[in-house]
Amino acid sequence: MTAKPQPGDVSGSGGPVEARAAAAAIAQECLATRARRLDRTLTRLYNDALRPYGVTSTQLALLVGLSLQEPVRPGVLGRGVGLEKSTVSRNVGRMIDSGWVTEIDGQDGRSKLLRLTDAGSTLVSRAYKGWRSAQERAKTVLSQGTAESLARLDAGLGADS
Amino acid sequence: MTAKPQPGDVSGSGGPVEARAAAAAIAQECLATRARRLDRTLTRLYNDALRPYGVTSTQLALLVGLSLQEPVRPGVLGRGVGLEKSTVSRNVGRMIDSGWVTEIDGQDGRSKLLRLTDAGSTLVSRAYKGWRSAQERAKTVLSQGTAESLARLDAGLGADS
DNA sequence: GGGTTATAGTTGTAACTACAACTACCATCC
DNA sequence: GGATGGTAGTTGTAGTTACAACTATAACCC
Repeated sequence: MTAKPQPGDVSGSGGPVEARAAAAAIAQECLATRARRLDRTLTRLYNDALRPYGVTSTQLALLVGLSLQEPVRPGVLGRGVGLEKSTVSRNVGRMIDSGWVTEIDGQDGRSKLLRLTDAGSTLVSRAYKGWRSAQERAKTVLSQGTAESLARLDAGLGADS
Repeated sequence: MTAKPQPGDVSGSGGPVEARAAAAAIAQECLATRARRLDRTLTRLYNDALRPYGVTSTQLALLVGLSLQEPVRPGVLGRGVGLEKSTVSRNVGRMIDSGWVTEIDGQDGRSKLLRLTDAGSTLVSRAYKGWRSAQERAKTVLSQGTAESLARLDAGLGADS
């Protein structure tokens, strides 16, 4: 005898019923949906707090990486924060235009080295106040204990991902 | 007597030493940095799996929301996934161009209602296979137990955020 | 009913992100 | 030493996101 369709059985050929069952499963479980929503919420919060300093959360993250590793090649910087090389290229370009970063030739004729300028260094120091207030508010928004969950999640991300 | 600067004291006036101390604190603790990195990693993974179906993770999330609530106003749909209204407007525009969504007038002369087309419905059913494989891989990438952490994190996000 | 305020959605602008394709350079191997 | 393949970074293109400013409509208030 043929098993009758179970709830959650979404292996049908594409009618509206199958679509709703698939949608329900995705809505309940999708990890990307949750990660994206969390990211948007926190990014807005940090960008709000950083706006008075004229820097975004993306830019501050790169300046921070630079501050700890300079001089550093763009590729290395990008891998540290999980950014694709072309994305780094464009972000660094904007920060050079802003006067926060300079590039010098690496020994290798194809590579470069990035450095913070004095203005970039000063910006990190000043924006730290804004970051701290955002961090406080973020801890409040995320219910108790969840900040550590995020830390654990992030730690699960290998250097290769 | 004056207390000498403590490690972690980054209240100075902006020199390179203060910048590095601030950078170290941010690098170690920033919640937004972690959320953004996690989001980028997962988004790439899901987009890879969905590419054969011609849909992105953002679009699938909206189609899923639509599938469960239609007909629905753009604003309601956006609040459900934490997207700003202008972002919804543009994403929906692309999906209308793709033939997955249609809009009809709401009773209220300023509001609209969105519906899935048959093509949109079919797409959700088909892309479900791709989503499932991405979801499996995502669970592997995130070390054991961390998927639940993400679920808990997301649950901490109020409807107002 | 006419002015004021609030709500729904769009548009201008700009940053962020990534894939694909490209240039330039280096290393290796034959 | 020239072909071959790999590495570093840029550019073309396009989707994602949000703030500010805008239009249009509705609701309220007097």
